[in-house]
Amino acid sequence: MKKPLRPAAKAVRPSALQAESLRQTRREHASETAEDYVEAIADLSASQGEARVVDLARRLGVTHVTVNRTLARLQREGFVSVQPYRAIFLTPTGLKLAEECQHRHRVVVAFLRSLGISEKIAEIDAEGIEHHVSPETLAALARHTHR
Amino acid sequence: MKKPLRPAAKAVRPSALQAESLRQTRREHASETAEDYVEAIADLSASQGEARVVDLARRLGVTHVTVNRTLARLQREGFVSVQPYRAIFLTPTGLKLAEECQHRHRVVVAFLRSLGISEKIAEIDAEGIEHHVSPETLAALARHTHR
DNA sequence: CTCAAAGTGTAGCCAAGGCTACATTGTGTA
DNA sequence: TACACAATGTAGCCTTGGCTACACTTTGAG
Repeated sequence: MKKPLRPAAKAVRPSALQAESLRQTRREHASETAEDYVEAIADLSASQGEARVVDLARRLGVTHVTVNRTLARLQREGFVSVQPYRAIFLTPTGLKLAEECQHRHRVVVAFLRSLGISEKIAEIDAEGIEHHVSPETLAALARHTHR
Repeated sequence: MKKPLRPAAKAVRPSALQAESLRQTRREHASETAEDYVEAIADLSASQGEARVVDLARRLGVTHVTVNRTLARLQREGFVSVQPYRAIFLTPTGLKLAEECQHRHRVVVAFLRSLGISEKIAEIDAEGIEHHVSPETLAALARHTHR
């Protein structure tokens, strides 16, 4: 290999680590949608007995069209079971994911609340943060939540 | 308005609030890319004197093609100034955003480290989390970082 | 001064996730 | 039981953000 025209960047943050971090963030983003959906489906099933497309649309703040297409993908990926004009069900895989998400969500919200953040802000921030919290950090948050 | 066929969902988490939170998260996602880019450009400019497309690609973990197209958008939106085959510069707006992001990043990482999280995990988690931290939460994190 | 290789740009593909507009199905009530 | 309207589904469009393949510029080594 020849010497590059310019020397490689000696950045404040090492390139390799940041690139890896950002790739990780992008991977997480891909599963965020799945997590939001299974969580919402689990909640709706619990509170209403069943989850319907309109309810999901309302919950997720999108149109029923978006819900529909996403459900098709989630079915392809094995998280949900959908039949035309019928209620939506989680597969065992989907249910497991939903429970993990609900748990993570509760931990993050509780932690933010314990920092003195208002209920509303805690919910909003948690919704964005929860998908990016590693198991290690989640444990630390739980440990540092002053009850 | 007529009575709906099914009663509206009485969910565990109120629909309206969650929908709003998710909409907020989506809005944040739209600006995440901009934030990552301006931050990287600022870092590279500081450490190397200039930011070039290849360096950005390496830093962000994508190909130069993706960098190129995104820079075109960021120029359209007024964050950067780009000329063919030349170095990339931040506009005043872009510089301001970069500084905010760098600050937020430092606060989040410092906080995670103070919780006992390892350097590497702290960096990875911060990269995902930092875009979703409200000013209120950021202040709380700074306050609760045990030095 | 040349020219090969590094850097940069462009064309065109793909998937996700928004949307509107319109078609089809289900069902409670009149 | 019919049918209006809610619910659901489908067609097709947009943007973002990945990619590969190929074309064009720059530049430093020889």
